[in-house]
Amino acid sequence: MPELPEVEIYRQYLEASSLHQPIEHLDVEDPKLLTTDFPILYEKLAGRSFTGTRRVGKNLFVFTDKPDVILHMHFGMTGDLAYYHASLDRPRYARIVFYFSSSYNLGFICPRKFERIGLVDDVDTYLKRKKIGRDGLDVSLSELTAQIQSRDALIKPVLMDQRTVAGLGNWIVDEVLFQARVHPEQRTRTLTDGQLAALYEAVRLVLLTAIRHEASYRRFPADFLIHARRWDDSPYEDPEAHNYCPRCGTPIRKLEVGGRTTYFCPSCQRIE
DNA sequence: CAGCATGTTTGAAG
DNA sequence: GCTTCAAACATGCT
Repeated sequence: MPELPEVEIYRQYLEASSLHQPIEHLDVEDPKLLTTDFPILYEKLAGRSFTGTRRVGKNLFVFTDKPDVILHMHFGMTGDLAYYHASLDRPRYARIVFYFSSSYNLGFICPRKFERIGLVDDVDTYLKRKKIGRDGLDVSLSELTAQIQSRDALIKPVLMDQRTVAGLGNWIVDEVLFQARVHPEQRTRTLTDGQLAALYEAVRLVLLTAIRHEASYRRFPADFLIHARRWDDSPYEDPEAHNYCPRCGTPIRKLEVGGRTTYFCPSCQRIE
């Protein structure tokens, strides 16, 4: 479930589990998941140890004991990590596995094969080439404002665009817009300074809240829109009860914006 | 079976 | 160059 908060949790997980253990072996089930050819990946990683991490938006970079060997991970729509003892069965969908000399393995879980792993030699070069913007937790109000005002489009797709700010995905953008009380289809050029400030604060609120709850959306505060969304892992006694705005009770409306399913409160989020 | 899905890239058209 | 829209990627779940 990898938007920025999940990837941050994965980063912490990898950092806590997988550093300073020489990589003995690497198994790749499907070469399509690689952005670096397997022989090169193997040769560069064999014998190396992970030494640290850096996350930018939804991208996770893992440093090794060789400065120019940096692993890049992108978790697509359903990626995950699993660190497990070698004596245990390989987790389901662990299509790439790092075998450490510690007798533990790190599995890169990718059920839908939208995930990617490869090498980069320099993080900033990679970010620049991919035009990835400032991380959602590092961006300043003036940077975010400048980015948004440089575009002429609907606010939702602009916030989803990783060039604007890195790390926001479909569901988090809906939450940000809800918290900021901005309609997903309002055009960027019509946003007031007050709305831009509200969006900035909402980005921080939503990201920090999600990370604090270890990215388990179901534990979000009661006044978050996320509860109106259907989550297969969040069983509610009364499914209808959560289809109303947690602030005003108006039925949550669903529409398509920028080609993505969008939830919003037609009463709280009006185009100014 | 049909429809939908947390992401990114690419290409066409205006 | 920019925006918009659709499709493609590959698979799982409801």
